[in-house]
Amino acid sequence: MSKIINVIKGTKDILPKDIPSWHRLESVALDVFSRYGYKEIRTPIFEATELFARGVGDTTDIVNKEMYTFEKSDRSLTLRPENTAGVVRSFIENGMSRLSAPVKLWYHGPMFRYERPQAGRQRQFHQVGVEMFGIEQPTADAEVILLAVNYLKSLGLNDLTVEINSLGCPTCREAYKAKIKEVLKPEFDNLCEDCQNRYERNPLRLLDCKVESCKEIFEKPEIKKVIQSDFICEDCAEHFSQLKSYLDTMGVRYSENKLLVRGLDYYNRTVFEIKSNNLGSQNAVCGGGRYDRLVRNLGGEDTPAVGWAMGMERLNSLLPEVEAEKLDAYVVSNFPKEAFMLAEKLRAEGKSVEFDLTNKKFTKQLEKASKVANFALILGEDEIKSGTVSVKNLATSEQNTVKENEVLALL
RNA sequence: GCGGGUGUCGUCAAGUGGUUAAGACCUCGGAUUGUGGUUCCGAUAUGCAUGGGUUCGAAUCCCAUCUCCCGCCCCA
Repeated sequence: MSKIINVIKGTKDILPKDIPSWHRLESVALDVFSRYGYKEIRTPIFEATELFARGVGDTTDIVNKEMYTFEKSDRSLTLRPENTAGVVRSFIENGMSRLSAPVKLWYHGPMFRYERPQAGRQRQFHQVGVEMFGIEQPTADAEVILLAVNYLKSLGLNDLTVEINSLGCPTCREAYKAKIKEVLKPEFDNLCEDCQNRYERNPLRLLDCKVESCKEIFEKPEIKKVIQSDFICEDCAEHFSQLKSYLDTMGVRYSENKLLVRGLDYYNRTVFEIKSNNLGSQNAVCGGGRYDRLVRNLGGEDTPAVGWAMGMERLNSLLPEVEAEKLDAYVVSNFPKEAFMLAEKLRAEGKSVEFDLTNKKFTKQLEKASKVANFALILGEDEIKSGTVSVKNLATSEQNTVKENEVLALL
């Protein structure tokens, strides 16, 4: 035997026994999202590298060190690390801004990020997500969050925590960033290496550093005062408080988390995450927010938008496995041609039917039938002579011999 | 990218330097030439992630690489 080739690090086969669980995520998504008026969209899994550099943001870890990028015919292409940029590209390219707002889209599929694999994190993983375009009112933010909560509820997940925050608009956020940088300037050399990096790239991320020495710095009164100040402008504050009031009305339980920043550059105003306590350190099942500037940044008309994505592997790990369905029937017979014909006839009627292709002994066939099917259809010499089939319910052992054309009604 | 652990059959595992590497499940065959799910019997790793090294002798000790897991970073 020659050397076997393994799946590459951070990727996984989704095997037949896992497929029912994946079908559940997809079919519940189709069902719930359709009720909110969302249409599915499928975009390519690779795009121009520039789409992600401009879309996701070139200060983000995702773009800086996690993308699978390759050259082909002098073009730089990238396996999508997330799907918002791709959906926005398609929205613009297909003139969807001419459709009457809101335009509601959903998707599911594989994403690729070059990260160190661990529990709940792979290099190829799957996301299901939604995007809503054209509505700037907080009703959109609220509906999208409600949709996420109801999707999770429909899957059977109730004990999850919704966290929300507002990042403000470019104007008020830049002012806030400037203030943070100013007040931390004297302490710059005392910050950890990560924080020194973040200081320039994304000062908002400084706030939830776990290093003790940094935490101490952020506890200093004059610094704490700046960090905890309500920096967002009146309009943003109004938007945020309306969102909260809608969530209250709709009975969505949430907590505010000022440290919730999110790593993608395109967010403004509302950001949110939904977390589970049963996932270890990779505990976010859902992340999203508003991204009012992205469509314009990617060359489209100014279009407000809001959306989220969920990690499907993480969802599956929180849910009980879905059992595979048994066959409707297994034909037990030592007459392959007759067995073949019976199986085909029932298959044409929509039943799932198998029979033994190797003509094993009767008892072996029945044993197999009991493992894989609900009914055994016994087709021996006696039955063939009389044009009948013995239908055996394998759960109750009940057996009836009926005319061949009556079999269908018993399954 | 950094730090710590891990790896024996398809699966779960025993084995911690000394003859043929336990056991269980799964799979396959037989007991049983038309009645299964129970039972009984049998088969299935010349090999212990991979490659080197130490030793008379290595699954066991050492080194390297890889995997998966845990934490950091980040994220779904």
